Amino acid sequence: MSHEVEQRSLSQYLEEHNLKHTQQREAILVAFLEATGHITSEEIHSRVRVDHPNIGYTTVYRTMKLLCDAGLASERHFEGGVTLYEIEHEHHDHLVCLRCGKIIEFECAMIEKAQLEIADRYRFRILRHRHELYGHCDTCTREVAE
Amino acid sequence: MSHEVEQRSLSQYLEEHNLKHTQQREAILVAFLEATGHITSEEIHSRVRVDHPNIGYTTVYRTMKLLCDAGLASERHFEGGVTLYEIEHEHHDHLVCLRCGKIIEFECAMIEKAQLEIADRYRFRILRHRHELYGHCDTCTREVAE
DNA sequence: TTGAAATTGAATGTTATTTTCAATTAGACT
DNA sequence: AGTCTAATTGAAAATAACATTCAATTTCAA
Repeated sequence: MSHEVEQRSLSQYLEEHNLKHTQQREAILVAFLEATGHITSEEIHSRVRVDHPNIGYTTVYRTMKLLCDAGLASERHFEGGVTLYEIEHEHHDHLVCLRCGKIIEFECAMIEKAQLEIADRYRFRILRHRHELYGHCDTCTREVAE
Repeated sequence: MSHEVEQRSLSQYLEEHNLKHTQQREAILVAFLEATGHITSEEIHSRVRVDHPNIGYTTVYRTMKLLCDAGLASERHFEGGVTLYEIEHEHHDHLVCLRCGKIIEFECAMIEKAQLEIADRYRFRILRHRHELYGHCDTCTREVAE
């Protein structure tokens, strides 16, 4: 799979900020993107190490922060204090299965609209939001019932 | 301010679980309740220490976990990895001001309804949820504009 | 009042993340 | 291509938040 768009986006960010384009940053970006979904820093580290065995945790943390600043990734703190990185994209919320850990993304125009109404009611200017529904996914609901 | 209802509720939980009713637990419950709103374990500790100078962090952590189990408190992880305890009550969501840190609670029937619809769409059984809108409150919006 | 079981708190361990710092590297400029 | 310098790296140490251990203390049922 190629990630040209993201790689170019990173390059641009690096140039604009007088930062350097290193192998490590490239490798971490790719490892992160290939995971599609939601991933811990630990998993990024272990994935990136397959091809680059000497990249340390430190660099992973630093690079993920950089990718967040560059708008390519975002860091989210889920229940239980778990931190996951996800690919940055607009307007989506999460269904989190408490049993198997699966995370499903969803969008809902009705909720978006309701949020604006709430913001209006409290004269609040919304910059971003998080909306997570915790419970059991289809599979787990059946397994629990057994 | 008196907290009879909650104190009785704690007593009942302790009895039912063969746990002991100690001064520390009582004091931590009161300190937590008196804070109304959202509070860190650190702040609970410093508040409880005013009247009970030898209660340690350990006991605060243990007791807050116990209050959560007893259904009196709940632990929430906000953005940036901040953990806050809040008084347990149903169906409410949060507006969090990123500038002054103020947290406003809100309820919205339309959103509740939409959630059920989402759950249905993904055959997901919702056990609980979190919904947080981050941005600037009324006051801060004006101050930022200046 | 007694005694077993629960609780406490100081110290220590753990886990996730950050900082420090000496050594290395990218890339602009000869 | 070589030089230079600021940015980067990674190992180790530091930090922060929370959990565990354990000996001493306290609760409460008998």
